[in-house]
Amino acid sequence: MESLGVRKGAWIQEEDVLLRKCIDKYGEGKWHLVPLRAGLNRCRKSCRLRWLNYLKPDIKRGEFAFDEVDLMIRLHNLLGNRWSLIAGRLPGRTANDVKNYWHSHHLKMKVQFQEEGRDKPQTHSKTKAIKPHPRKFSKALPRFELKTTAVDTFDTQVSTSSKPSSTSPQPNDDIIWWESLLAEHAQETDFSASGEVLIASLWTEETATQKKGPMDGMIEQIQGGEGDFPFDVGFWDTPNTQVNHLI
DNA sequence: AAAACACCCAACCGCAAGGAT
DNA sequence: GATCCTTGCGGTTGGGTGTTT
Repeated sequence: MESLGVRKGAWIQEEDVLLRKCIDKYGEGKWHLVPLRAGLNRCRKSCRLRWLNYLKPDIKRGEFAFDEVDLMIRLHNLLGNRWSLIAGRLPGRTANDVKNYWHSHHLKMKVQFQEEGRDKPQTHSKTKAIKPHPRKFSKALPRFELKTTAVDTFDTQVSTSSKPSSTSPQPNDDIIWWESLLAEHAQETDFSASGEVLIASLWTEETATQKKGPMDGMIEQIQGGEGDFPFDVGFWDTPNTQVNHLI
């Protein structure tokens, strides 16, 4: 249906303006209504993608910093091709950016890292990637209310890695889920010895108070080489927007 | 100068998951 | 429980641009 007569291909400036106005007015979401509201002859998917990958104001453009590449490689070792998750840890970067970068630079990056004698990116054949399924947030899960950037020590006994139930919207459920998932995986893999897996958070208290960039805290924690998992906060399975709401 | 090639990135497609009815 | 609808994700493609021959 929506493929009938809808415009495809590159976006023109006028379309960008219309889409931006629409999002400004109505906010993100309800993508099925966006083409109508914006007066665009585009399918909802196209509108959503254009906004998320290009028009969103917090999108960072330009070269990936070394920190970002470093983090990307480590996260990829851990998560595999979970581009949206990886992008969620790279403020301002979109999943598409990360994916494109990976595909076009992956070989170069491997060579570069090996030449510099840094901890080598692990190949997939050697590293078992944790692949949590994509998670959705139900309306009952008030993610935007999660202002805690540094999470207190959990005294939670997590006995299962099952996802938090959407019927019990505890703010820390997602964190706990991540931690338990990673902790379980850690029992199979000696992360602290290999140093190959990243379990840390961008969003530490330091990050929140803008003392440091998000990458700094994470890399310090990795390089610190503490025996214990250094996570202060769990991963958030959220695109950048949601992450940014937490700061 | 121009053709061929390589690279990058925006956009599309198909699918899976979750919510609503 | 079944079905439909919407959203979000990963894989892939195609066009534009830069580089090489």
